[in-house]
Amino acid sequence: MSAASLRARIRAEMSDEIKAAARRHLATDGANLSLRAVARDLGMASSAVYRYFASRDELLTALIIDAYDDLGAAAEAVPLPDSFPEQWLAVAHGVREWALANPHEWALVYGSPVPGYQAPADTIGSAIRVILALAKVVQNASLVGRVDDGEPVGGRLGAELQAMADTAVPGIAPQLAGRTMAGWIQLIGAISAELFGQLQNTIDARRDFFEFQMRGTAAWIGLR
Amino acid sequence: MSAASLRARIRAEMSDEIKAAARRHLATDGANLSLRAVARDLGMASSAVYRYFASRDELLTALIIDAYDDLGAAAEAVPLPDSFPEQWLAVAHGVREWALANPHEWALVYGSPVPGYQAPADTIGSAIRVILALAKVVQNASLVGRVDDGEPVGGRLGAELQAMADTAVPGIAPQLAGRTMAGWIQLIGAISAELFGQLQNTIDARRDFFEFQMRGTAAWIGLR
DNA sequence: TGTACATCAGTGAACGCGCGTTCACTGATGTAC
DNA sequence: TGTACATCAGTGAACGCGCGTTCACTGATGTAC
Repeated sequence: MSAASLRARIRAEMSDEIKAAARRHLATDGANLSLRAVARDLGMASSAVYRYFASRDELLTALIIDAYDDLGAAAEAVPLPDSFPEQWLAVAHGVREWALANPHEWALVYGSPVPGYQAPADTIGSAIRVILALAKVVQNASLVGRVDDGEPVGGRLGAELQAMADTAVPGIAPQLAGRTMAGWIQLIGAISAELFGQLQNTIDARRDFFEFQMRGTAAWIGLR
Repeated sequence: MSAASLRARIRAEMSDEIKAAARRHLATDGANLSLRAVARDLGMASSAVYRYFASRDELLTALIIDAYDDLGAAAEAVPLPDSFPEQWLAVAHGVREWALANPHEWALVYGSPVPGYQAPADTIGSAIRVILALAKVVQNASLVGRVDDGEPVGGRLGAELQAMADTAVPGIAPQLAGRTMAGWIQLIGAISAELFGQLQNTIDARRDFFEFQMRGTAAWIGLR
């Protein structure tokens, strides 16, 4: 390994350490993260962080992209059973387990937007990995006739669903793409409700309730 | 009106003005609200706010309760059409419209929890008004046989759903109470997805997509 | 292989700012006799 | 009805803190000849 790439590797490691420390701080500070606190944790001057990230926002963006990618990889790595409804369930549980293990990163990407922070466009590729993993299940089911198209959707929404289907899951009916998107939103909503405290004092059997919800989602989409 | 109650009324008005100014600040600062900025807006010393709220957290709590109550009142005030699925839709649209009009208050109560802030127990009564409005629709449908109970749910979850049904909507089947709760979560999830930016660059026909989702929810619950 | 130079990571002080909360105080308003 | 006293809203200074970002700098590491 050349000297140059050694330096680059050390640089990448330091950058990772900064992100790791910042990630730890998400737990206490939320998205309102302090650069100085991160630097303090690493025993370095706060100004040193600027050698790695041009600003606090840039560090936040890096955390967001990492979170999306980590979650996306987890969703993609879920082993798929035979039945399509069970595939939906399996991916959903995979996403939920990642969220339970990384609640603050979940809040960072799916919680309330940070005031004044605008996510740059290069987060998109990482952000769509979860829904693509879910869409693949529906697409495969559609290919072998294990899901019905359902009632067509007209108007502007119909056109938008068509466009969405064409770019992301070519070949499936637009209304089915719409149900898939809605199912993904139900998945996010179920997990956020659990993590953000909406089930407090009501439901303790959370995994079971989550499964109850996701079976409902898979049934509504029409997977069989 | 006695002098004492006049003073009390003025005090209440001042308290409302502080909350109104704080609400305006939610837009720029999110839950990470600054007491001093609020006082500045009202042209008063920051210490004066302490005559009305013992701390920043207490002001936040007041805002949260107000938001829940305002939203709850909006949900309860929705005129109900005849058909039960349409009733579900009507309440859902009412909730969504309130959320679009008050996005920062929505984020305050349904977004990521504020780090270090613990909502006191007296928010609960206000927090449950929306789900109670939805539950009433399902309960009425159940009374006249316009919704099926569905597959029973066993185990600990079944018992919890039973307890929930008993206290909030006596007479309906626990699994139906569970679908109602899940439907409420789908409603919150659909609105949060829209407000928190998850539909960006994908769907512009948001009202139509929301209705598409909520028709799905009503159908899955089994309203007819 | 040795040396002069360029690059780079990290420092520490500083700028200019904002924050929540406390405290002794003033002056107006209300209460009790 | 008038007066002494108590209550209350609001002030302004202060405490002790933290923040993001910039800048001139040092010293180590890498590059080119």
